Amino acid sequence: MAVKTHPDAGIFLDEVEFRDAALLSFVTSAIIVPAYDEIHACHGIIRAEYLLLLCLSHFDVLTAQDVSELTGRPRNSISRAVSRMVGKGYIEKRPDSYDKRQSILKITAKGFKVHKAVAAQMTHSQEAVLGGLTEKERSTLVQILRKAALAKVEDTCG
Amino acid sequence: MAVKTHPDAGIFLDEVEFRDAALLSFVTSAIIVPAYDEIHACHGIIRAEYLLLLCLSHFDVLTAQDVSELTGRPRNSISRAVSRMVGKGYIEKRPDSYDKRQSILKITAKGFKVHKAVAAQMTHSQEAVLGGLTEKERSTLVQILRKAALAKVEDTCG
DNA sequence: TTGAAAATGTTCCATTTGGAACAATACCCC
DNA sequence: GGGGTATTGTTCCAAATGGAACATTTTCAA
Repeated sequence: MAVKTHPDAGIFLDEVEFRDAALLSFVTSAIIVPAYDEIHACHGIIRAEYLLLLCLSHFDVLTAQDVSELTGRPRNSISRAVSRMVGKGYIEKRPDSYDKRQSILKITAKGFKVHKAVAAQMTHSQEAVLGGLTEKERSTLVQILRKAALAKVEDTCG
Repeated sequence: MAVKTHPDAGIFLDEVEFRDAALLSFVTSAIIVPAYDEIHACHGIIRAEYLLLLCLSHFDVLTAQDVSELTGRPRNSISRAVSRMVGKGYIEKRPDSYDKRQSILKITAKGFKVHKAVAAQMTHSQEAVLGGLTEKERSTLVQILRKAALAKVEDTCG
């Protein structure tokens, strides 16, 4: 193999032994990494914290265990995020009257507002990377990813 | 919104405001996270270290700056990975005779062997998640991701 | 009814990670 | 030829992260 000047990530990815995973990782990182850098700079929150707000913005209430399962993050990461987000007033936490081991978590209006701003930043970053695809390509991409995701979820719960 | 028992990640992803990014992230994590956990357990190397080996297995020689650009990782992360992989005998490092600021990096036979083993683990993890897709779906997924990736690379290089 | 196992969340600690500052070197312009 | 800027890689330090141990509570089987 000749020495390559200015190695090209675009070409390199196609030669990787696990090409599909490499492409997925590259495209996902291109969206997620700059988005989270900006989110951290603007809102002072980190990934686990935003994932917590995201989950709670889509469910009326959740437990920390629910969030851990939804996000795949370990319980201590969620626990730490809960403490920080309660401290910032973005979520509320109350004991579960049925099961004293767990707490009920709920997003506050203030937290929901942060979620909305962050979701806009994420959407913007997503469009910066995927915006060049046609409507059909976007829809096809979603269908294929959904199929893979559902197979994974079923595998986990089965 | 009614309280949902046992929240379902599969359904939840479709409702996220940045659905495409959420699906990409979920599928990529489903491949990458378990793979790296296994790689760390088996070979005692971490992500930046393996990314270094991966790059060097696809080019005859590279500089740390090249690897940083290919992977998107900061220079100090690559610098630390270089030190660790040299220490393990997986790569060699020699001064560049033309530019004394930089070093020439090259993978060793030992390092290449580790790369092969890790690539097999990555491929296995990739197939565990994407194996349920048809040949046509895989090929379509790659085409769409490649288009997005190339647009991103071109955007980065000017 | 009781004890063991499992579940839930917290805390501690070590590892991983990246920003910033730094030193040495290269490049460029006057 | 010299000075200023940029580049390359290293080191330091603080923040982020997750595994393990722990305490409390719930579940379940004997």
